[in-house]
Amino acid sequence: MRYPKDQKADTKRHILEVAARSFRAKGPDHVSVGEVMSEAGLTHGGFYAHFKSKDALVAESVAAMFSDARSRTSPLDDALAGAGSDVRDALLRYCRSYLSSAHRDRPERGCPLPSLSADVARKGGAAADALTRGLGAMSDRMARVLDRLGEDDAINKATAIVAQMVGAITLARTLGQTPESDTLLNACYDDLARRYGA
Amino acid sequence: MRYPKDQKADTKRHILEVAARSFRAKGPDHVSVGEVMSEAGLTHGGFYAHFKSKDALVAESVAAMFSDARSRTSPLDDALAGAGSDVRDALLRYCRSYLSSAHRDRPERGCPLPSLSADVARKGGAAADALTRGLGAMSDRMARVLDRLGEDDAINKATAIVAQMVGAITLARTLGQTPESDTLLNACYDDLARRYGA
DNA sequence: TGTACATCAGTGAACGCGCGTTCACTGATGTAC
DNA sequence: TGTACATCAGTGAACGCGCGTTCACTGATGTAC
Repeated sequence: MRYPKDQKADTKRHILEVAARSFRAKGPDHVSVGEVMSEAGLTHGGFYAHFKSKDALVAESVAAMFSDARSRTSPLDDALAGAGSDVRDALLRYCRSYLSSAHRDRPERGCPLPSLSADVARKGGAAADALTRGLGAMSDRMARVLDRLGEDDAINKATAIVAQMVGAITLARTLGQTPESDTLLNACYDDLARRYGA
Repeated sequence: MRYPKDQKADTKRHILEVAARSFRAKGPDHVSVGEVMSEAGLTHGGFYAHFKSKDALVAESVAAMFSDARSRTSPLDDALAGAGSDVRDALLRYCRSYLSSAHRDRPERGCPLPSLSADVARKGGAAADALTRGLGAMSDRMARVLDRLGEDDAINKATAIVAQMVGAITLARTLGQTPESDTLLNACYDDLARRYGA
């Protein structure tokens, strides 16, 4: 290696972080390669030393988003290792946090599914595969929680919960920062709490 | 009028129809003004005789989508005018049709919320207002159905159902035409049928 | 240790392209007389 | 009824712009001797 060990890998990681934020906030189509690079403190020309194309960046950054998200949803995993009532508590706290106005208002740090599904599904390719894997992981974790709570048909119920939460954030963002939007988020949380609460 | 009565209005309506289809299928950002016009059998230059800008076309076409959708969801309204068990039946049939692979595979004729929410919410403006109005109308109609079925908290439950269905189509499109995608749609339908079925 | 060389992450000018928008125009139509 | 005129929906060339991508280059770094 001519350069300090792993410096290139660090740079790439940094580009991915910046891209993952911008793509979720503005959508991949509204963020240019040049924007990402200059936000990362670099010039656009160097981009192709790290990625084959913009599409490749999108795909890799989607995968990165889910890796990060995993660390943020770990409370769920922690609870799974604990006692029964902790699990129910952790599930509700996770749903409350997913269905929060903070999540709605900070797409750049939030779940990739509401921000990117529509766009990425249309384009298909590696980015869609990454989203698919992320969705699968999220549903599976949720199913393990429901299973732990003694629910039958856990995987299907988990899928329905995920769909409801993703739809809620999607629609809440359409309504913007309004009372109606807050009401929608609360309605969806209450609906889940009614079914899976204590 | 120099031209046959309402010919210009007809042309505009035709442009709106074409745009409403393309925008849902490919997303507003992936359909150019020229594409819309040539699909409508016209040249791109004439566009500005009908619309102030592309943004205006997007906004007007979103509104048009909901007008069309209204006529397609009229079974629900019809049922509301009928007897009680018809209402429950109509609700389930509506949900089954919304959560169908046909709806997933034909975004150009489907509900605007799953295809456009993410993109339009980011841009805001008149198009977002049109989506907001459409969402409100859809939730209200659903709430009237639930109310008719004797459910309490009808508006909140209705909101949760809409969120779940929108999320389901969004995610099903991410999974594409796969068995997993069909399973997701069925899981979400079963979940609703469990709660609101006979 | 010191010097000449090879490497390669990052630079910045340049490219072709498609976009939204403008505008001078055309030619079919309806109106005035 | 026939003719000259006014209107205006639609045409198509042109514009400026930002995009993704390419490429010859630079200069800081590590290696060889």
